[in-house]
Amino acid sequence: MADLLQGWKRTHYCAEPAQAEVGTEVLLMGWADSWRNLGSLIFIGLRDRSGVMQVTFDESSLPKDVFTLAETIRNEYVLAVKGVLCERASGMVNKNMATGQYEVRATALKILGAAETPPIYVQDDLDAAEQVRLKYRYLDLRRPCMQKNLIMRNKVTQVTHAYFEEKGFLEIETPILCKSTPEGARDYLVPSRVQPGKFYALPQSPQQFKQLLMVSGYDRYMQIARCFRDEDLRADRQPEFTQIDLEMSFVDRDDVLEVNEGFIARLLKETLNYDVKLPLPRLSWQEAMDRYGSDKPDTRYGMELCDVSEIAKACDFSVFSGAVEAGGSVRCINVKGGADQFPRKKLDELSEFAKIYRAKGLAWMGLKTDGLQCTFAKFLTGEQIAAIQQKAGAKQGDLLLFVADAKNSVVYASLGALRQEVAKRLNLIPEGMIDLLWVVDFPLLEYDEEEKRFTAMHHPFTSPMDEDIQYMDTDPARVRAKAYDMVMNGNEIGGGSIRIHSPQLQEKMFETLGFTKEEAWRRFGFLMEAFKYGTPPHGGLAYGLDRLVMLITKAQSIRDVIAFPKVQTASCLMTNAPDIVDQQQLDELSLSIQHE
RNA sequence: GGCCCGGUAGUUCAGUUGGUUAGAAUGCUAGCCUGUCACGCUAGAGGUCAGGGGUUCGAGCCCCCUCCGGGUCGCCA
Repeated sequence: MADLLQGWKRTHYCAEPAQAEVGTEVLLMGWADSWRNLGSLIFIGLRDRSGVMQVTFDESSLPKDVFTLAETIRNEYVLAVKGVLCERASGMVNKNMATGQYEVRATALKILGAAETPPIYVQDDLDAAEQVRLKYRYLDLRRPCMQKNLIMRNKVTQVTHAYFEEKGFLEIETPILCKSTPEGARDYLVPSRVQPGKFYALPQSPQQFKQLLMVSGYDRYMQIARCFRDEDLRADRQPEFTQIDLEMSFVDRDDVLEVNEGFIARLLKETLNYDVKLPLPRLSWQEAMDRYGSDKPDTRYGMELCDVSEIAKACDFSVFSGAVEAGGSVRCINVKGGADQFPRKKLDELSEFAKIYRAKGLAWMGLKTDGLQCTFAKFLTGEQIAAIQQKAGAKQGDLLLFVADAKNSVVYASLGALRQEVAKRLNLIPEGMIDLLWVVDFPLLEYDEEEKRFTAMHHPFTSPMDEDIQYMDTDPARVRAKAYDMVMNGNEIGGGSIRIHSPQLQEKMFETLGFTKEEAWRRFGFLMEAFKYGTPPHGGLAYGLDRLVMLITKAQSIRDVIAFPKVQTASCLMTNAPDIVDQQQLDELSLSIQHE
């Protein structure tokens, strides 16, 4: 069988040839990015992952068969071109092209693969529907901007490996077929063939395994780990995603934070050449909620929340006073100079926006030049209005937006989201700035209205703060955790905690979460058993790699930094997964499908 | 599970109160062309208007259902 390449070897990537090589013979391989046939002169843009080089075929200086073959080239044909690297004459330089001062004058050509007309254009300024892009993902991924994203993703994982290797971390793989854990997200289940009726779960994270590795003395562990959660998708959430997962022994919170500040600084330096100022600021969870209405605050701009409950509770506006009396609050944000930028129609839009977050409505007070525009002024005394304006720092021209609710969580969520929305609309978010901070001192538990019990805010292995352990029985909501999140420009990019390493405390935690002792041992017995045999204090952190790369590349969707992502229905438009399977496969697994 | 937006040549879109044979650009095919680079010129092909049902003399357009995609709330320890 004759070899297709017949010994042809690529000498350069398309965009690689340099000034010093002008006049030398090069051999390029790639895809036809464009073709322009002028009759007896043909121009081909030849593309590979490095870029595009123009190749010329000149009828007058080529054997007939080579030129005839070149005439058949169409977009996306795969070519091997031998030729001489030439400098273009000054009038022919293309300034829009990185290699625009060169071209390769072809002397020989092989067509390595023909191509049908592609359904989408392979170019950056493509506005094809994402549905089409994802069906033909292999073509979409040929586009330079997509290649740039995946190359950046590779850069991130390489820096990650290098940094943690230097710091003495070992990469250790953990299982993909795991035991289902009831707490947390919904598990993807895998039926067992050899044990009918039993199931594995795909890991939501390597959490328990990495803790067991600490018990085993591996001391510093890291892994770039695939994780799975069977929950609904978002622009920044996929059912399978990748974590940079790490765990350390013999450490306290500040040790973990220090290693990770070093990491993020190194990462942003090597990827974006951005200098991060260390140490990173720290904000307690309570302060983050009070000032920004979010546990992942975007602190690139102000417009902080202001609590006016004290003034509001005494007023005759029952929406305000009632909320405070019921244990909630009244808070506002001050949109500086916003009074004239938000006419009634836009305020109604903002009101609708707030309702998405369960706010019952939006009250406002605009300090306009022609007087006060306020939805509730008639219920308040002049002193009360003045007190609110003073508390919020409102000046002439400002706009105050209020949310009152019996639940502080609603006030925080709606006003926090409103703050972001208004900032976006008014372009208050500085371009090019990267804002990093830690949010610390999270509550250990939160009350689940549906299940009528406390659940772990982080996960059930998170250590309570030593001084708060005393409240675990009497006032669980008051207990703070040794947990921390790293926040970048309003996005949670990583989170972790110091773990419980005492079997007694771990048992107590499960008790607080409402597990019976038997249940806790059935589900997590292996972990509590392990803790009995000598467990170092330990803690760790995990980053969402996809989200991190998305922020670094400024991609609009997490799908743009994952080679083969899934759509909102958790299916893959290219392979058509998930799909039905043969009856025989079901039989082997002792499964039967209930059809409606 | 809820709310919002979208689906018309390969692709991106237009399509008037519901009225003749559904258009444009680009891509594609063929011919001509030696300096193009969004090449140019000439000619041509290309449609399940997402699918189903309904209203009507008549539906791309109005109504109902379904499917597909996007955003989002819930959910995501």
